[in-house]
Amino acid sequence: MPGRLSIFDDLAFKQDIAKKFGPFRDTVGLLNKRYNIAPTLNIPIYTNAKVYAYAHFGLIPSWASQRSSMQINARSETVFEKSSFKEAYKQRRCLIPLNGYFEWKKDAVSKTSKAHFIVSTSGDYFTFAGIYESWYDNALQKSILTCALLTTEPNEKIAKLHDRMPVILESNQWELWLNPRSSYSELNSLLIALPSDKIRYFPVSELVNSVKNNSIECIIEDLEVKPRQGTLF
DNA sequence: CCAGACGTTGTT
DNA sequence: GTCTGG
DNA sequence: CCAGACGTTGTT
DNA sequence: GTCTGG
Repeated sequence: MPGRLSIFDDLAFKQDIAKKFGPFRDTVGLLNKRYNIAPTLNIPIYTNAKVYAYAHFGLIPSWASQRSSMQINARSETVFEKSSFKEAYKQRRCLIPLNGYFEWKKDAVSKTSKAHFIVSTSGDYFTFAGIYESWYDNALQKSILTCALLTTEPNEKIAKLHDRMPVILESNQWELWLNPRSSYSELNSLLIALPSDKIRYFPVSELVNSVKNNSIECIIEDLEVKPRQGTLF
């Protein structure tokens, strides 16, 4: 379950968007770099209305009264038919630029979870397929954007880590994904795993476990091998 | 008809 | 808001 | 996703 | 063990 994200450089994405779709409204501006993004925090999204804006990570249906009814992931196999997602899927699709995301793999022996950072093999950013909603926040007395990312069956490489993975789009698929006239069958053809050779992952520090940590240490490869007890001499 | 749910993942 | 279950 | 809380009453 | 918050 992609439940922890990272974005610290969106310049290439913004250039690519402008090149492909022309001018857009940018309410993000200078990106707030975040190496460790948990649900409920804001992530930038580019919407089918040509707006680049922050959205609450965790989609809250417009009719929901509580923030806690948010969903961070939507299964691509059923997103078109679920009451919480179907309207957003039909009318409000977006791109979510990210530099990477995290998965935790549980060790059967130690029973502890180890974090891994997943990035593009090319060193480029990822673009996740997302859906978004507007939700009235009573505390703030205003509407906010909320979003969720779509998941699918993992490719061979990610399957070693997890049994789901986010839908990651390539730039030649963006237009079809955002176009309001795209048919369900056209959209469906996009909701598949990115090939294994375009993605890689490595273990990272346990610092990322706590949402309070947001330093670059969260995404640096952790090569430290834990010494086994009783092996000193 | 009204009431109540509406979701995913991992783990058991 | 919209669907499902009773 | 993981970490951290998990409760009540009366008083300030 | 399970829920909530970030």
